[in-house]
Amino acid sequence: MKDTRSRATGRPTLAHVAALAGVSQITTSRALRSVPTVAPELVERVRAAAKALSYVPNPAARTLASARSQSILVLVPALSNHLFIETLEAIQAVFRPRGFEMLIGNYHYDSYEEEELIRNYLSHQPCGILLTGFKRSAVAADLLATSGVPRVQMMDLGGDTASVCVGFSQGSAGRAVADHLLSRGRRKLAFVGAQLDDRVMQRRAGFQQAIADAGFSQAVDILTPEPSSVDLGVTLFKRLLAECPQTDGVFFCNDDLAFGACFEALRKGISIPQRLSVVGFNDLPGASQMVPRLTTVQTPRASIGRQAAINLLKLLDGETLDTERVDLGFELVVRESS
Amino acid sequence: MKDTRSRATGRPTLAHVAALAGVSQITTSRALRSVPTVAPELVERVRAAAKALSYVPNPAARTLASARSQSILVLVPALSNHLFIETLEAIQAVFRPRGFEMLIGNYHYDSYEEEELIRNYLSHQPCGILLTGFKRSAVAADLLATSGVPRVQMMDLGGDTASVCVGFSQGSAGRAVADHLLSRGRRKLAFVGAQLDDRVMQRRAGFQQAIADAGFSQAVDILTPEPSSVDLGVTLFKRLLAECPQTDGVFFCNDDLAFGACFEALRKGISIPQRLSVVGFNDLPGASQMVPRLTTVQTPRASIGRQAAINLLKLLDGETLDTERVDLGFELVVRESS
DNA sequence: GAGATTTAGGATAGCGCTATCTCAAAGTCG
DNA sequence: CGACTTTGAGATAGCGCTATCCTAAATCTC
Repeated sequence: MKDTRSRATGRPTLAHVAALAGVSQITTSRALRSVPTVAPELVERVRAAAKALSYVPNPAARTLASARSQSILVLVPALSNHLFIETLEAIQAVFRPRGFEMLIGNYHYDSYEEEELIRNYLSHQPCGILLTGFKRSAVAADLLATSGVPRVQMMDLGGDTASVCVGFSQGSAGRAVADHLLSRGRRKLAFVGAQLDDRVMQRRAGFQQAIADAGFSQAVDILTPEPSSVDLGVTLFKRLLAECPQTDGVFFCNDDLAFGACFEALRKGISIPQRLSVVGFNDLPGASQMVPRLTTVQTPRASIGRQAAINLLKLLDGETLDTERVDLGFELVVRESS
Repeated sequence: MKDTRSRATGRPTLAHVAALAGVSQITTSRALRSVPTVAPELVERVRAAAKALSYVPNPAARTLASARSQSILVLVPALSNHLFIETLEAIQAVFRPRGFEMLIGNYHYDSYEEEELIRNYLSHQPCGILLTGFKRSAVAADLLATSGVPRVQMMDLGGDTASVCVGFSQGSAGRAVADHLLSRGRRKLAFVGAQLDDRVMQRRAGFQQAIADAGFSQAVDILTPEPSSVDLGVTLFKRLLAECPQTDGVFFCNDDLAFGACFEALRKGISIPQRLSVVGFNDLPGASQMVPRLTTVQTPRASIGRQAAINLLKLLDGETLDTERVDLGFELVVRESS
């Protein structure tokens, strides 16, 4: 019985496959990577040998030799918001079948942590990067730019730069909610925001702008940097009722806050939408079953993930994108709560 | 100006740090890895040089040379259940400060996908593995065993084997729910289960067993392999009411199903707990704000992640664990819904 | 104080791949 | 038809680290 595995790792190497297929190691490497200069017959033989030995390439060796790994770095600000889970799933659905792996970096909405993640993960030499939003520390931006690794931004549509992005206009979504509430005759509006990241603030700006454009008075702001949650929704809704009891329309920056408000309203006997209208954001699971069923903005987070991944693949293949800025829109879903 | 970066990657290498510190490359390697045979003064000098060059080790080279990466493979059956997000966060809080990276594998409750993930990720030579549960395909179990990589199982407490695990008894949790419902005078019980993974079935078995032990008749089963969700909760609750209108106590295998039931009950004017008691599982965010506030089983998923990670670190350091099976218990949180 | 042991650091040789260069054989063209 | 390109495959040389062996100095032993 001949040696068919490496001493160090206990697994077969390219050399073993090459020996079995009766070709050189480099031809084996090429055949397995589908480099087109290898005769189909040899590719066949190499593939068969690899299969026979259950050969799996060693990614460390590959990365070291080529100075490029087969992984994609994906940076998201949170995993606790279901929104990003759906985006990640969609991204993975594109990359896994193509043999790319995902390195998931969760920076907890903390720009310093984002910077550290970028520094650490760049050392793995990812072949592409997917980022959430445009706003980040100067150092982080510089690390990214210097790395030269192709990247695509997700979720919003940075106004100015020529960078590749896939998302929707957070500001327009905010405007759409204001227009809707105004069309329902609501005039004493409030914006309830948590986390206060860039995108929440864009929604808020669009919301306020639409109100101003319609000639009505500015919405009350109930803002907190705490992460969004159902519990927080209860707290902020109580605060709103205490501070501005006359409010007749509220835009919550995320559905879970709105869920909390609905629960509190049920408990207090405040009828939604009779006494006030409630609009959420994202159409998270459960929004359509809430009592009352929640009016909210359905955001295309899965499509964003999919399209961002596809565009990144195109960049990796050296293709030029017809559109650098992809706007996937959003949909205001009007239900019972408004 | 001297060369302080590699031609291939554009980053400084160990050799550059060594040159700047005026010691050999291998001493530099040792100093940075805190190998104890290096004089403190040299360590100091090397650290300073590394810092001056913003040196970051190349993980591919390290992995190739040592046949072991600095990453931990974590396999979870889903990311869409908030439960596992909390576990992942807790795991990461232990590993990141120690310089380990997490490879997250989501197998979507699919044992073939789990097998593929194991095969692919083992090629990265992780130094440790965290697994969810005990049940997996024979091939997967064999791949794991053959790899010889230290591993810890999370979530339940496999009855027989001597494997290291951290979790709680899913069966006992099921029993506790049954005992609670029986103590409330409920006799016409139902178990509503989705996904039907190993742990759900253990809960069900404990639930039914406790009912049998108390001498009452078996709970009605409403089961489906679909993934748990609020929408599905609505559907299954409707089915339960249609099939067994006399039911007076229901155990939902996950809170989101119970949420759906509460919403449907509110809509139909079915009063919980007067007409029937509802108990959920996991105490997911929102459970305590649901109308009515949901009685549920609080599971220690964050502690499980943390303790599993700590125990895995001990295994990596060659320590022997005083307890191979860590039972972190659970707590029945009685609220308004029962 | 000579021989045995320990210790700190260095020299060397890969880890398993791929980039790059090379070369023979086959095809191309005026 | 001879010089020129193209084409498929191999030989070679690393990628940036660490395992392993080795040496010289320091320490210990009786």
